[in-house]
Amino acid sequence: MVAALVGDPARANMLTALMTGRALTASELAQEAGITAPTASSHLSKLEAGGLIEPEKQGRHRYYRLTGPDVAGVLEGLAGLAARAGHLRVRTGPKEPALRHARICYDHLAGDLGVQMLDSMRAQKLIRQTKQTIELTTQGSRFVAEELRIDPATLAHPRRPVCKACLDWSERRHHLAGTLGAAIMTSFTTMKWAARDPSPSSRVVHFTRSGERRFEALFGTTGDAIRKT
Amino acid sequence: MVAALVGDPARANMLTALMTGRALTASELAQEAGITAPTASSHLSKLEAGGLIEPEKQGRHRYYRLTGPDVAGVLEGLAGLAARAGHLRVRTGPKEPALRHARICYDHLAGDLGVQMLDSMRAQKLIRQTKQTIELTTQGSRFVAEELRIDPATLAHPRRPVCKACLDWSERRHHLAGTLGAAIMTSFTTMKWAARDPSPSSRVVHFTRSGERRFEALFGTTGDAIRKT
DNA sequence: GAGATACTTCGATTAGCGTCGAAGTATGAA
DNA sequence: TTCATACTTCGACGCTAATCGAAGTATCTC
Repeated sequence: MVAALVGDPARANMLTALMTGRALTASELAQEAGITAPTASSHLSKLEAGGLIEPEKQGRHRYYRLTGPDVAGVLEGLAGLAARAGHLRVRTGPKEPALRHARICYDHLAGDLGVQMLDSMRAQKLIRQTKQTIELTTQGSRFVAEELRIDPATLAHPRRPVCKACLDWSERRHHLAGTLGAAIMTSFTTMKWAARDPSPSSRVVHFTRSGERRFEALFGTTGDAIRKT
Repeated sequence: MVAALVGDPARANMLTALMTGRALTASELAQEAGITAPTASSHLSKLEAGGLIEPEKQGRHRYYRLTGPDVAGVLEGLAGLAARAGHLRVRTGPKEPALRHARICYDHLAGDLGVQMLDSMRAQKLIRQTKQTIELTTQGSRFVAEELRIDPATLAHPRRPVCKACLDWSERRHHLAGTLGAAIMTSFTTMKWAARDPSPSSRVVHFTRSGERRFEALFGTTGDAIRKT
């Protein structure tokens, strides 16, 4: 029974944490629910078996998200019923405001700007995304050559895909990885649009004044997305 | 937590039995869930405390119904989620086809025709119903005097209301009780519109050919409601 | 009035499941 | 390769809650 899955307090906490639509790791969900990792693992496999959540493996992390908006809808309905009886529930905000704007993820751009770039490229039909695989369109090849000074021929690699969707740990949405993601980050650096923070352990990426303007020209929406924190 | 209430199999069976919108007694719900009366009583009080169901006391019976369509909506949503995982649920049909059309409930008319009559009287504004209390309108007083040969002055009683909504055990909707309900049934009998079944233990009410026609003329809809069984 | 029915409360039993520590597997970092 | 991190599996413990029999209360029937 599905309702029994939602009935347990620990699982309910996990599910409400996922109600934002963003994906969360198993450890984070464990912390959200106030339980240890083994317990969380057990709960997560049950929720997955019940079809409420689905995992996405990312290195040694396992990101979980709700399987669809219908699940969120039912959970919302249950919360509405609970509200009539006087119960309530609170959600804690995110953390780490510094790194959220722009940072290095391995060798490519992550954070708000990374997510925004992938969204924009998808909208401009520079890439074609089907499920998990992403590939550059012919229009996209021309774009990276002209605007970013990247030779598409240099992107091929025997063991690494050109394009790959990578889950962003601050936004919990995808940004662009793969050899193209790395090449774009390199281009940003060589063109002096951006630079990594000088301190050795920091992953923050600083955009220059003109770099941010050019980035906006290529991948900008209305600009709201960038300045939202 | 509300979901925990729905999570228990016994309670889930009860709730799905109530999904038809009709009210069921505690014993019936116990049988639906396959549990004994004490267990059912415990579950029902929990569901009531959670605001999912509400009781209506009727003599020594307690009829339970869902508190609202929103509850049914959420339950339906949960069932939809469960369906994706391969689970399913069946509902059994009603029983006792003989008594459903017209029968005596204490001293007044019940069954399909009883429900239909109350509905029609409400629609014709012969009665005014606010929550649990029902009263005859001036238009209704004239109606019962002229059409049913009932003197409205004789209906007053020190300990019994003139009009009362009574839950119908076959239709699980209200029909008219109270002194007016009794007087109307008496009128039907004296006017030879209907008569109780001769066998002593039977509660069936037989309408005559002309009686059913007159009843239809006063309280008829399209006639579909009567012949639906 | 006495008896029957519908339901509730009480108390004791039991089973299921959430919980965690410890050990095992996989992936990334050095 | 070696170490660290993220997660899973295993085994054992403990607690909640579902369950039912027996007794109690309310209501209808005769």
